[in-house]
Amino acid sequence: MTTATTSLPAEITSADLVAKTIREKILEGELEPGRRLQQDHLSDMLGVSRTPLRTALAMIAQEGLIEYEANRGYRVRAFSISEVRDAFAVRAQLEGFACRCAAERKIPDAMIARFEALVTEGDRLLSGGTLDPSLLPAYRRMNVEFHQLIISLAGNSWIESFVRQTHNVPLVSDRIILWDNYDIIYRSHDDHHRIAKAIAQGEGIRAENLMIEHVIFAGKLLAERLEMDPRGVLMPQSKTPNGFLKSRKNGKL
Amino acid sequence: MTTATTSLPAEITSADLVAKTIREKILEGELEPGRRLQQDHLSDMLGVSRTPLRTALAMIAQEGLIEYEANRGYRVRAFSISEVRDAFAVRAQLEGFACRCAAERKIPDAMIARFEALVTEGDRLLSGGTLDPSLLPAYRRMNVEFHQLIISLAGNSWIESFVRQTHNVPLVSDRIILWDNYDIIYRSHDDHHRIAKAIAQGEGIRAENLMIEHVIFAGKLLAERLEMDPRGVLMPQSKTPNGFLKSRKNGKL
DNA sequence: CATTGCAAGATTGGATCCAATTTCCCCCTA
DNA sequence: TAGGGGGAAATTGGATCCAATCTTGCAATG
Repeated sequence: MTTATTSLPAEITSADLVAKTIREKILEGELEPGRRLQQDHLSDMLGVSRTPLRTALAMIAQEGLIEYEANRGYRVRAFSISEVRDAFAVRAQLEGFACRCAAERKIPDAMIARFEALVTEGDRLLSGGTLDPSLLPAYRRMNVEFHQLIISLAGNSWIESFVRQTHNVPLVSDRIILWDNYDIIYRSHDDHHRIAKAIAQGEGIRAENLMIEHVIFAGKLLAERLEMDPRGVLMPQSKTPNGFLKSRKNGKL
Repeated sequence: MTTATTSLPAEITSADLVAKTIREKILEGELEPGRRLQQDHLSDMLGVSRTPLRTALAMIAQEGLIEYEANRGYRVRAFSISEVRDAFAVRAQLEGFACRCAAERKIPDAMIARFEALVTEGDRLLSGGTLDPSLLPAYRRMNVEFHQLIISLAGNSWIESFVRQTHNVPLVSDRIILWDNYDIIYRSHDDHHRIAKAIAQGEGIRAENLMIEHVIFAGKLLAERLEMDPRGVLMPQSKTPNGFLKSRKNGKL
């Protein structure tokens, strides 16, 4: 048991925490594309020295969220709308493939039950006939878990890794759901119904085709929205990601 | 338009060099799975301090070639044969998709010519009716460039990134070609002929299907070989058993 | 004899220090 | 006035130092 004031689990390094924080700031849009990441500034903003910060930056650069240039440091990478579209296109293929793989395997009853629970949860959230903003977080959780369940049932860790990477784009992660058109969400959730059932019944190709359209359509919607207003997809959700790791033992200032 | 990440003579940091060296050692099998990467040992083996080494290790860990455990350091990751099979399955889908994307675009004549040059080069290398070991490097280069050409013609940078990652497995990169059965190589190169022509003629689905089989079959062959003899695939190349990197102890570069 | 406790050495993670490169501003010149 | 030097400040990359954690080996104990 460590004596940390901020409960620092011994098996987590501060570089990991820093990486997680910076990643979050970028994905939330707090650190905008093109912005330079000054090491001194960031390190004392986060209350750590430059060493773990630089480790974190190296990792994030490897993930593709920031760009590095020797002797000039890191800056937040900018993604074009075309890259966003490409990400959805590839994700559609990968998740479609995951559906096919999952359908070709024997799905345990417990997982079928989980599918049903998730779909039913979605039905419940949409049962009002309107999109209550307060229900968005719950719907988003359901959606994320639905997609992840399929990917885990496919049993191919590469798919999981690559799909996660396609979410590694500012303003374009699976946390973003365009929650403003009931018919579109309803139809999207209807896809969930069909996909779950198709997988359960071993209809791999059909599940694949459904998923491809499911993802591609979402991508088209988002791309369209981004073209009109690049930042309009960021809905009000203040998470106050500031103030983790407040005081380390030597504050330097 | 940004290509050629490695050809730019821009300043290279020593962390990048170290990363490249370690990556190479792992992919070549010189650092075997499970092996612990001791920082002191490695850093003076490579003639740098622990700082750039640790940056390099953090990057390589992010790529998935090594695993990290807090306070216990890094060790070379072991991949199961099943993970290798999975990698080929995903790569097949991705490269197949790349074929379809490429075929749906307008291919510049210069690229068509490049296709023809590569395919002709392959014909030449196989024209003897046997597999001369001395021709393997040339065939491998042709093969790598053929696949990369398709991926670049697809114009989707995510595909490129993900396919590269599937090569990030020890003993299973595109540098490995099972160069011992003429008929198999001949048929494989015949796939190249058909794929190139299908793409040039806009037959996307056909090109996709050809590529999927092309990759999956190579994967099956390799997996089979790995099951019999996990290290047998490394044979044809120079082994350099103790040819450790000459430690540049004198210091800077 | 197996197990536990513990201390010393080994190893890692983080902080600090120094050198090399870049950036920026001011002055000079055509 | 526009366009270069040139040098100081800012910033990065790498080396070294220190603290925390892990590992190892041995002795004490049941």
